[in-house]
Amino acid sequence: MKQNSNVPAFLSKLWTLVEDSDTNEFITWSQNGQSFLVLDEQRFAKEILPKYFKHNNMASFVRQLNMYGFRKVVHIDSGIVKQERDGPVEFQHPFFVQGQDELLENIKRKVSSTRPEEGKVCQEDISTILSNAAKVQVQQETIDLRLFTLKRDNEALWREISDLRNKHVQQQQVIRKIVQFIVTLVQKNRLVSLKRKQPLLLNTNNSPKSTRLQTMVKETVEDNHH
Amino acid sequence: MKQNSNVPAFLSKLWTLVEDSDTNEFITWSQNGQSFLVLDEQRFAKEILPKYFKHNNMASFVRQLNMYGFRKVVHIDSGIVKQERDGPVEFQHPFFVQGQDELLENIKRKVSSTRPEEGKVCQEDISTILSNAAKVQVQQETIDLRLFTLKRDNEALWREISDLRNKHVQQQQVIRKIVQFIVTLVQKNRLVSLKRKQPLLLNTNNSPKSTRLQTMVKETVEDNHH
DNA sequence: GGTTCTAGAACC
DNA sequence: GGTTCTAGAACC
Repeated sequence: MKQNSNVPAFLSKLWTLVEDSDTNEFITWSQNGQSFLVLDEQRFAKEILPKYFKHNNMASFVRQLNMYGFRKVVHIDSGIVKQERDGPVEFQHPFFVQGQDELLENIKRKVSSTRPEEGKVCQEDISTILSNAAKVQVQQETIDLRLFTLKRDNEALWREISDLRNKHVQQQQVIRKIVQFIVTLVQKNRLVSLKRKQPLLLNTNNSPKSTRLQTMVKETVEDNHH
Repeated sequence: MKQNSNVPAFLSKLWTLVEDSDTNEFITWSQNGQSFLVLDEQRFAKEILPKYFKHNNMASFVRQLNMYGFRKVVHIDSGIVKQERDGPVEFQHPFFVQGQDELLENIKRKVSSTRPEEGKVCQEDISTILSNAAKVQVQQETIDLRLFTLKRDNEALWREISDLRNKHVQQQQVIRKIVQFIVTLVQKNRLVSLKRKQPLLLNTNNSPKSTRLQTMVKETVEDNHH
């Protein structure tokens, strides 16, 4: 086996262990070389493991295997009673194949979740989301209330406008009638007025605001002449 | 031990196993009776376990212990080298105490998570939450837009009202001046009018709307007399 | 990255 | 509820 520095210590040791013919009675390649067998789990754990690792527990060994993506090969036992209960333990990995050590570097250890993962949803995130949702809800209620108030104001404004427009029209009519009355009056008194040389002033002070009335009267008079 | 049917099979068997003096060389109470010891893990697993359970794996036994809330008692080894590596395995549970079998019924198996747990946050929940948040956001924008429109309408309405009020005031002034003019006119022509026996009608048709003008004129005339 | 204890999940 | 395989998490 090439001393490939890209391959983690565990995989190097495992490869050596499986290859080594001295340990074949405990751990060795399976028939087809696609997996390896642990033949005597108990002695393997207590006698072999500590020579390569810092422990003598099968569980720790299996944990590492799973960490590197190895899967246990389960034996169906052909449906009959489970004879040979303490049969060999078998593990397999697509890139752990007899005679193909160049595949080893493709075996990756699963990422440790020491830091809280980015993609993971923790309770804190949920709390934040729910808190924000509550805030949005409160905000929503405030807006709804304001919307309702505005709408009501709007309706009141429309009513007032309608009222003012009506008043405006009524005043317009009043003014028109007054003007007609004046016109009638003026026409009847024209001769008299002309004799008295009295100018047709409609207000005592000659402010610009009087112009409008004068114009109206004039227009009405002229209209009547048409 | 009372045959308490409330106690799960595992706990009954474990209690029996620890109590039984025949198995004391494999599993027994610790000194203070607050925990139990497995003295020879390998022989215990292969020789004792299958007599009580449907397996001979220490791992399965430990899994059950954890499932029922037992905790391993870890030995500090006083900081010195870990001698006695294969020392006894020790497990403890607050309600698993020598001589107090009545406490056993307080030990509860942790709920199996076969069904997706209620209290658990799954990816689906997150998706739902985010989806709803997006909807709320869209809704919020709609409301904001409507609020903006309403506000603008409101301002326009206020402007129109202000405008109409001004017009109203102006018309009011116009009317007042017209009335004053008429009053002046009427006062000057009073003698003439009286001689002619002409009634003071301000409009050709005698509709109710004319009442207002008549009243105004009358009031103004009376005001001028004060 | 390695070791240990505990838990999740699937299957029985 | 029990058994098995795999994974999480803490600690080294």
